[in-house]
Amino acid sequence: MSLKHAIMVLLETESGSGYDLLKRFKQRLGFFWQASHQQIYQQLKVMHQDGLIDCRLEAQQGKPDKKVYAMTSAGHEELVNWLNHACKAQKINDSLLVKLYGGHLLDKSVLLDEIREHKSQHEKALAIMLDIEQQYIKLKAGDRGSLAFPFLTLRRGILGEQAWLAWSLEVEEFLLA
Amino acid sequence: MSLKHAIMVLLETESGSGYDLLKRFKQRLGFFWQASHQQIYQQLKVMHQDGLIDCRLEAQQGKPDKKVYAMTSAGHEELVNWLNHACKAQKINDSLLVKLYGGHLLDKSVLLDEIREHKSQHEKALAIMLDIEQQYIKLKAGDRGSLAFPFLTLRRGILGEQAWLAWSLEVEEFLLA
DNA sequence: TGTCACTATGCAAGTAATTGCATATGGTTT
DNA sequence: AAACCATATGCAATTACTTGCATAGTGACA
Repeated sequence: MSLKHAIMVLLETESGSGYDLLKRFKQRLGFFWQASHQQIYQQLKVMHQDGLIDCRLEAQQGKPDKKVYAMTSAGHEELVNWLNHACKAQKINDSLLVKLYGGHLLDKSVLLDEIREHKSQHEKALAIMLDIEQQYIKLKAGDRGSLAFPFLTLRRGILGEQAWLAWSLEVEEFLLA
Repeated sequence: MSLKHAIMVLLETESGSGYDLLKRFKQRLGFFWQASHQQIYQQLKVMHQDGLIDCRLEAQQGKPDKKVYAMTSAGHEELVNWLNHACKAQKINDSLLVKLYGGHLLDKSVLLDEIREHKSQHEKALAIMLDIEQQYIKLKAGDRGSLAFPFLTLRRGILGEQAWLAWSLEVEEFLLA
C-alpha cells in the first residue's frame, strides 16, 4: 500500500489538513493517482495512530475547525525507507479494454460512443497538462529547482495521454471502416 | 467491479477451469489487467453462487480433478448488459511516480537503478507484444476476423509501452545531466 | 428563500484484493 | 534423493477501497 507514502510525500513538503491534502492530491498527484476523501481521512487517522504524523487542532473563524497534520521523524524515516526500496510493477486494470476485447458482443455504435467519450476525456486531461507544462517552461532556470521532479511526473502524464489519444484514433478508424 | 466481466468475456468464447482461465487471463488480458489465482478462484465461486456460470466436475488421469465452468444465459445477459453501459474512467495508482515526485528525498543513483529496471521491464513487455503483433499481421485477412478486437487491445498495450519507454529515456537523461 | 457550491470532518457497512498458508500428484532437473 | 515446476484447488486473516450517509457553517446566485 502506498497511498500512505503518497500522502507523506506531500506532507514532507508542507503540513496540512485532510482537506488541504485532498486538494493538493488532486492537483499534484491526480494525474497518476486517484484517492477519495474517505480514503485520505481514513489513512490520516491510521497514520496518526501509528505515529507517522502529528496532529494539531486549529480553530478557524467562519469555517469548521481543522486538524493540521505534520510529519514526525518516524514518518520521515519510514518514507525515506520506502523510497529506497524497489516498488512492484504497476497494476493496470482497465475495463474499457475488457469491453473492447469482447467487442464482437456489442453494437459498434455503442462502442464508438464510448471510445469517443474516452477520447474526449483524455483530450481534456492532456490540454490541462500541456498548460501546466507551458507554465513550467516559462519559468527561469533558477525558479525551477524544486519543481523538476514533479515536472517529470507531469511529462509521464502527457506522454500517457498522447498514447491514449493515438490509440483512440486507431480504434475509431477501425470501427468506422 | 469488473474482474467478473473480464472472466466472462473469456468464458463467453470458451468454457474452462479456474486454472485454464488463469492462464488465458495472463496470456490474453494480462497486458492491461492483472489478477491472482486467489482472486480468480474466489470470483468463480461467487459467480457460480450467483448463477452466472455453471460448474461441471471433470475427472482426469494423473492430474487433479477439474471444475469446468461455462456461461449460463443469466451470465450472458449480465455480460451484455455491462458491455452496453459506460464504464468509469480508469484509476491509475502508480507508486513509481509517487517516488519520483519525491525524488529530491533520495539518492539519484537509487532512482536511476529503479528507472532502468522499470525501463527494462517495459522493453521486455514491448518485445513480446510486437512479436504477437507480427503474428497477427502475417495472417491472411480471412483468418483475422475474430482476432480484430483482441488486436486492438494489443495495440493499446504497444502504444502504452512505447510511451513508458520514451518517458523512461527522458527521466534517465535528466538524472544523468 | 431555496438551492447550490465550498470548507471541513467523519462513521458504518459492504465489496474487493492481498498475503500467507495448505493439499496433492506427476514429471523433470540436479 | 531432493528440489523444483506444472497442474489443480482452496481457506483464513488482513488490508484496502467503495458506497452511502451524516453534520454544519458561509457565501453566492436566482
